[in-house]
Amino acid sequence: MPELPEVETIARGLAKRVTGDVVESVWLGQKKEPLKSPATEIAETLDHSRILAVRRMGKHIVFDLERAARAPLRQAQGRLSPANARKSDRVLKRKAAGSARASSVVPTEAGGNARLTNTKAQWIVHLGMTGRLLVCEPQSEVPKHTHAILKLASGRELRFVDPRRFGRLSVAKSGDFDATGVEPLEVELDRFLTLFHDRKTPIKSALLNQKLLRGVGNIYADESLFRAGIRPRRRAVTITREQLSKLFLALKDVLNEAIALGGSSVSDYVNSDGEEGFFQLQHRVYGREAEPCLVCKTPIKRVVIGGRSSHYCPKCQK
DNA sequence: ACTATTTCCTGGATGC
DNA sequence: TGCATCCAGGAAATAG
Repeated sequence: MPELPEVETIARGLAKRVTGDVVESVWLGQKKEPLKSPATEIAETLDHSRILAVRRMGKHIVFDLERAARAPLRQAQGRLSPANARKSDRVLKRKAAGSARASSVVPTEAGGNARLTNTKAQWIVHLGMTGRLLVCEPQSEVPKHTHAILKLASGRELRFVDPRRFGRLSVAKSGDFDATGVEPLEVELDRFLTLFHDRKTPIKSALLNQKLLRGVGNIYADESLFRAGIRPRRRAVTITREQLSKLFLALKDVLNEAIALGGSSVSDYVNSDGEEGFFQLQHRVYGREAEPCLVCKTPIKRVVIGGRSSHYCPKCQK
């Protein structure tokens, strides 16, 4: 299940592989759940866009796109037909260039030569639980639950596969996507304290709230609370400044260590090269119910908080 | 403005 | 062996 370290790993891998590549055509499956923006809007935005960068924002993967204001018209548009595409799948055809969002001739600030500008946009992918972005050869078998295929100028395909369909695809046509919350690895201590100190909700739930911090999921919430010695059910408002400061550091440590190890491979997570991460070997509480605490040998407890399973050591965490 | 609860999804695990 | 049931999880929607 991709959280911040996994998404960071995936985004870095994708950046290496597809930065500078150009989307030649787009195929979207007929299932509506993974699409947050209208299908036509996604297809139109992606089609014939150059990928300038791939980066992570919270748990989102953001593709920065650029499209020439006046793309050359093409005679024939190749249609992409995956081997197992069902007949109800829709093939979205590229709209002719020069549609509403194409920018036009703009004077330079110097007031001199007018020139063409490129339109900026973004493709935003949330992997949910089981979403994957795969870069592969076109002839490789299209797996079940493939919801999007981008054919790239390099000849490869970028595919979005998500069996459980908790993942989401959307576009920001103006290129100004901004996720809620602050980045846990960038936030400063004062801000961190302000975010949590007066919350009445359990600290575990507060850590998972993407409107406060973005990118923390169940694994890293549990692991950072263990390192900080705080029980997940503690109301944030009851936690001392000193303890919150400890959590602040513990969270950054956990996330940085996990990124260094390529994330945690639980269930079926693999990075964009199909490789597993290794941080699951460093988990001290997550997924270790009834196993002895690595510090004091007390059996790890599992409770449900806000519908999320939460793991902690009853002796080390107060 | 907050907080708590429900809902969406399918594959894998478990139980009988 | 086969069938039913449960569970995992993030975030949006809903309710209080």
